[in-house]
Amino acid sequence: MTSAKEPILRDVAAMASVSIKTASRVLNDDPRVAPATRENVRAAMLELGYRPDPAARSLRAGRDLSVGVVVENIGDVFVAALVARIEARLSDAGYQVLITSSHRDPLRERAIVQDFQQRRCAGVIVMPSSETSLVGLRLGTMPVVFVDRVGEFPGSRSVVSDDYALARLATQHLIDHGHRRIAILSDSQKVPTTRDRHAGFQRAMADAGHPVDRALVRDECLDESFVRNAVAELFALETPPTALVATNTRLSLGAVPALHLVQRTETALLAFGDFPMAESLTPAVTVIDHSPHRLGQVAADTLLDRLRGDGTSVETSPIVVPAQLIARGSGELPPRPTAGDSRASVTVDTAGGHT
Amino acid sequence: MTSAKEPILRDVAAMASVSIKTASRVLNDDPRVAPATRENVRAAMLELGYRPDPAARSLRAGRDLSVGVVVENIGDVFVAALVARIEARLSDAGYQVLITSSHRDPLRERAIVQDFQQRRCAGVIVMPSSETSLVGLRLGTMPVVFVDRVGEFPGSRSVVSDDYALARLATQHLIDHGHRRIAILSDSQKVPTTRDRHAGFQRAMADAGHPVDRALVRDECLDESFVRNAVAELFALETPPTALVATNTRLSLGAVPALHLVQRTETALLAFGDFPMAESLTPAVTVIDHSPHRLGQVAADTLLDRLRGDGTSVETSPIVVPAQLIARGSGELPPRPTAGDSRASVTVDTAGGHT
DNA sequence: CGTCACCATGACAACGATGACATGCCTCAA
DNA sequence: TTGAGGCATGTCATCGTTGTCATGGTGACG
Repeated sequence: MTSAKEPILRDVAAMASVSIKTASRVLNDDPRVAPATRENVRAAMLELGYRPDPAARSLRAGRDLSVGVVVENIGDVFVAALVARIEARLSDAGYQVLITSSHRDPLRERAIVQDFQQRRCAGVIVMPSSETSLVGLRLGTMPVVFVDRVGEFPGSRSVVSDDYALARLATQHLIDHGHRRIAILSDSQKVPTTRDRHAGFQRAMADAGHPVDRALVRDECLDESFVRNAVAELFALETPPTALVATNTRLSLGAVPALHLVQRTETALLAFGDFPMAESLTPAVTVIDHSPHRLGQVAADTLLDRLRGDGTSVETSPIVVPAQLIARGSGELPPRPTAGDSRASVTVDTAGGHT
Repeated sequence: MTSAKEPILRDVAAMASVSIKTASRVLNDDPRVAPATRENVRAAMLELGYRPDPAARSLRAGRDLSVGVVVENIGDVFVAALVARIEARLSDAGYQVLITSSHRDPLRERAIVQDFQQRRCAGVIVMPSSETSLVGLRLGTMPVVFVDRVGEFPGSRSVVSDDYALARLATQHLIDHGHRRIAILSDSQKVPTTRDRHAGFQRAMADAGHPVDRALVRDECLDESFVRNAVAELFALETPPTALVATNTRLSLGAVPALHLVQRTETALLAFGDFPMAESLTPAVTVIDHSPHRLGQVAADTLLDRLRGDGTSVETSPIVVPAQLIARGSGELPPRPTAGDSRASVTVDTAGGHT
């Protein structure tokens, strides 16, 4: 029968006939250990299957091989993809990943980060629900990386897409295809990313000399049901929009069924965030692919850089991760003469599939 | 200026003029403390903003307010939804959630769980990549709950859907709509869930007296690209299938574009796992909704029960979470005479179909 | 009135590791 | 030969908390 308890450093030391401290040195790659001794200790560790106790280490050393990740909601497809990449990178680098959802509550977010600090996390990655949610927190030397949205914190770094430019691009794309009455769906403008996307939208419209009808600006869409309402209302207008910009993946996923519901699939749609079925829909959905994988990858790498102590670079400007417009059809639909509320000639999607 | 350091129990004790031990007693709701003292200590804690150090606690007490979660891949939509619910429940209950992806490597899975134990996690929830991946591990009293798939471990509990019955139901549904040549897409049969779904499929076919063409059984689909290949091959057959069962969410998400690609959207499709666009596709996709939310909820609750020490119930039989078939169109398509590539060799099946 | 049980509280060690500092040995230069 | 200096290693205290056991005071009961 094998021993019932996990081996501890003392056991290793005993087996290698050295002091605990020497064993600890080997564990921490301290250079001041004789090669022979090192080998002995290593062998003992291997034989006993020794693995250091994270709690003890964390307590004594004040640091811990874990990284905290705060996101809005791990169930969101965009977020899940983002987190998947982050987790893969950090986990390969030997870190344990602690994930908590903030449910877009800035106070909760603050509390979570504080808790991470207390757990001596080596660093945190935050998808901030408001850019100032961490301001004033005393986090010591724990590095902070914001992802997807710009956040504010001394010494932090943000990894984002160029929301302003992308929104401008998206809107311009619709304008290029002849649209003037373009609606925009977004969540709360409290989120910095959202604000930037609105700004890009406004700019493109202004550049084209098109007025922005405030009735077409819907910035209170928190989830799919809000989108459904918003879309219903948009098409109840006397002059409904001929095109729609959905400013995040969640809303994009809501917009498609919503358009189906009001039988307005001929409406041009430009959606932020690629999603699995985008090219199989009728029409296929044109998206701005601000890849969550790339964002996650870069965020994780940025944090790892800071953790490796390259504190030399005190660069704090946001890192912009490239994104692209993938034209698939929905964004290239021409504007349809506003048939008012005529439901007669509405040709819905052709059965049997497109392609 | 506020104090630079986090307050510790000693500070609390000092402020309340009691010993550290008494403060500790208050912290742990030890009944042997005078009410007045308790109040004093509580007040001091509040005033100092004291929060116990998890590392020290964990080290000394041997337990920790964290729960480990091992899943196949946090980026998978089904998994993300599952984890979201788990995280919400446990986090509300005061636990920190550690999430790690196994990438369906049983050895990795084993190692992760071992690491969780060493971190003194209060319990673990595992989505096992093979039912025996934990067998033989010495985990002490750490409770284990398996989710989505039945796992094997002494004292553990599994929370699953009734895969066998659901697959049978799905297949029967297609048979009821006139199909005989039904293909099944699945991932590796090493996964217990997958095996059960195959069994249900076989059973329904057998019950109907339909032969199962082995060429229509594709059990090596690990991701979308495999699905694409498999579908392409299926429709290159002399007699292609008239219906398709996709046995998990990931494959369902792959099957739709794959059918589009080969221009076979008239093929009946019954998909495991509901997904956001299912009702907006053409045709809308009929699914077996084995809700990840419900699974997550029940798994979390089951673990919490065990953690609250209801060790009395030594029940170990799997908990079956209900699921339902949501008919949306794709699963109700009639079989179409195989017109595709076999131009002459028209087969039977007179089931008249509207296209 | 004495003894005992009980209760609130405290002193001390310990969990498993690492930091600060000490020690002993060996080498090399004067 | 000897002292300085470097290097390998060891001793001890410590991180913040909780378990074990001890203590002193109070009330109850014989």
